[in-house]
Amino acid sequence: MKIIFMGTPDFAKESLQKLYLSGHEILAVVTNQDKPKGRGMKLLASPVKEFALENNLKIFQPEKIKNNQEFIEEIKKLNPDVICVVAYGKILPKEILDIPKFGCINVHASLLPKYRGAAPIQWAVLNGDKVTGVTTMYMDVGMDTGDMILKEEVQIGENETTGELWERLSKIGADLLVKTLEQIQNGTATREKQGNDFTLAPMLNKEMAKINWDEQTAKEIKDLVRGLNPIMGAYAFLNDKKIKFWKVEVANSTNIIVDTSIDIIKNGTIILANPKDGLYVKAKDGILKIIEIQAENAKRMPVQDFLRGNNIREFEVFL
RNA sequence: CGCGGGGUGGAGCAGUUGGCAGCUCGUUGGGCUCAUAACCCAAAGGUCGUAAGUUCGAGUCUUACCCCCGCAA
Repeated sequence: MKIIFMGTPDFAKESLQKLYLSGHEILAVVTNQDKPKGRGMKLLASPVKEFALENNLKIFQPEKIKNNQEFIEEIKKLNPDVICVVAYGKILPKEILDIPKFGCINVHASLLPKYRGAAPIQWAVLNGDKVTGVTTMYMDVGMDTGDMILKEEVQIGENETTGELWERLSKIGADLLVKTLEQIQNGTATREKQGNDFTLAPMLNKEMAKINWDEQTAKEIKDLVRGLNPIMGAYAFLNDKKIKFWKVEVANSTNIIVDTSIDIIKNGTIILANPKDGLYVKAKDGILKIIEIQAENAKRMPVQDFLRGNNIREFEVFL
């Protein structure tokens, strides 16, 4: 089929690559504009753009799409059979949605209608879900509200991070997209309405990355940590320094000898800290074992390494 | 010229007013032990990022350069 592909991050690149390799004709690739990124704020192309450049695909990077007649005309002129949208980052107006004869197909990283919105993978992990998935759908003007075509369920590992799940889903999504196009092409694709029982997965904001020792349970903190890995990192303050947690476990209480005063100690208190045993912190309803940590201006490291160089004492408190 | 941190034995760090280069761990050898990732003893391993300068003397002060990292997006 003749396809126009729209997408931006690495998640989308997987899909583009699969489409390209499965022999479809990629008429053009539409991706977000290069953004200042990294140290020094250098302009950096999106992963999708890089792939397009490597394979000599036509590239569009419109600043905005709504009311951008010039861009809309270009798309019309290309006369695509279908437009595939994967994590593009912009909302498409009806004018665009109506162009391709088979419509616009979207890959969404959740089991719709659950987790409509920008951060479905993150929220699935943050909420401690055991199952999520990928859905393909015919796009309409709403935010992830279109009729669904195919779904694939995926188990979430107990200790899986957002980054790991992200990578798995990007590959599954790519395969599902290819399969969806096959069905559309040979006329076997189905169409299922979403119904009204939906939930939203809005973009993450920064405040939620701070650990709230008095409100959150050990399990919730663990889910927060893996849910925000590697996007932001859940953090807390120790001696006014920001410390990020990248990997934690809920310690099984039999592992540690705890004296009876544990219950009156403040949540967030370090109850054990040495390179041999590791770092243990009291949470509301249990004890957290810290596995991987990052100090201010430092890189991530195993907690043993961290404890060797930093003189952390027991009974200091994370805030 | 976005903001900031840093380059010291294999790892993570300390190094005070410039005066013999250290700590925790790892590694190697030995000891103890029924045994051990535990404990004890010993050893190896560093051009202190590079170049120049100040000085009797620079890891420490000055200058230039190289490299790395965090934040932010």
